[in-house]
Amino acid sequence: MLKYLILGLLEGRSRHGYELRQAITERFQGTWSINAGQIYTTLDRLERDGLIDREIVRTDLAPDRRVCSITEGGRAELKRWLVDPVDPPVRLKDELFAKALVHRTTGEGRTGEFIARQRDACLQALASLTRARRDRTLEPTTRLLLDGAVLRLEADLKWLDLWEASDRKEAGG
Amino acid sequence: MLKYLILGLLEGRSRHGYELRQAITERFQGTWSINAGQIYTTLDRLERDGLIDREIVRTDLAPDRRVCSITEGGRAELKRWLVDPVDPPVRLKDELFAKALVHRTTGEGRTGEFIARQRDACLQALASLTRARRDRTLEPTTRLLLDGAVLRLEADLKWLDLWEASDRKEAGG
DNA sequence: CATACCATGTAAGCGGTTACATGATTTT
DNA sequence: AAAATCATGTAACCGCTTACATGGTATG
Repeated sequence: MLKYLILGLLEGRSRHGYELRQAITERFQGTWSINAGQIYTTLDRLERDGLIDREIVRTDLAPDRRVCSITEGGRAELKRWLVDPVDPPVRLKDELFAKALVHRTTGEGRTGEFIARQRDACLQALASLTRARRDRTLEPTTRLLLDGAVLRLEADLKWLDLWEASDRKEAGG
Repeated sequence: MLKYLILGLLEGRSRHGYELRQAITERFQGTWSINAGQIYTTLDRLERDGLIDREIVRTDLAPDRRVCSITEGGRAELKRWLVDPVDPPVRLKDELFAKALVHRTTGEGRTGEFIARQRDACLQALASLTRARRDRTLEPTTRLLLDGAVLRLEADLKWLDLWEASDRKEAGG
């Protein structure tokens, strides 16, 4: 994923590693602050695969930079990724679902406690997203992402209700 | 995640690697058919960390097995995981969101095509889930997971509509 | 002068994927 | 006799995380 975010940024203009890292961290509102190391290993692979070029640029003031630019191959790969739908569109292999599975199969008794805590976590996240959304200066794209997160949280909250109802039905006969 | 699925299965009774693999593949309706190799490397780590014990059992008929059983430490770790809410409850760092980000920042023009294809993929997945749900013999836990997947797909479909509307607004002024 | 920031990297490890290897037993 | 299934593993790689190392330059 990082690979394509990088290609997407380079499609606009050439950038060096540190700059890429800042741009991505900013775009994810700090919810994904990439480790410096990963940028450079990813750039190594991108260069190896011919999707970017790198060139060392000496500067008088700042430390030397390795400026990256996208190649024709990189552009093609990015275009392909941009029209390809996410596959699969939804995964059963998910940590929340996995916890439900294990709760159900071990029948361990603290399921109610888990559901309550998970619901709390969702509601808290929802509140902080709602707060963030109120900012009038928010970029439309950022707002769109926040809306997506809200919709998914609401879906999971509904599902926690379903789970509880299903548990009561199992227990109550 | 696999680690905890394994511990969850072993909490019930001891099992060997091949058996664990089958059980997990079955529980995820074949949507996650784990590679054989990963089971054994995960079991290696679990043993190293003292969460399981392994013992070679000779059989006359079948090939030898390495039967795994959960330890006290494993039980404790499993219990901890089972009550801990998923953190974070929702991620902005997600492939669908990433594609939206890159579409918006590159302004590459084929966004409509992507949204249409993504919507198709979601609707198709939704249809197949609905079909699977009609099975009367379905285990309640499997049905619960399918319901979760449905809710998330519906959320994403709503979001694709939002995205389209937001694009029109940007373009139309 | 300290410390924050700019900029690049290495190393070790986790969780996962794909592919391959080995050998036995059961089914067709 | 051939193919499927049982059962265990190794090797190489991807994407990512945490932690650490190395220097320069700008700011307080």
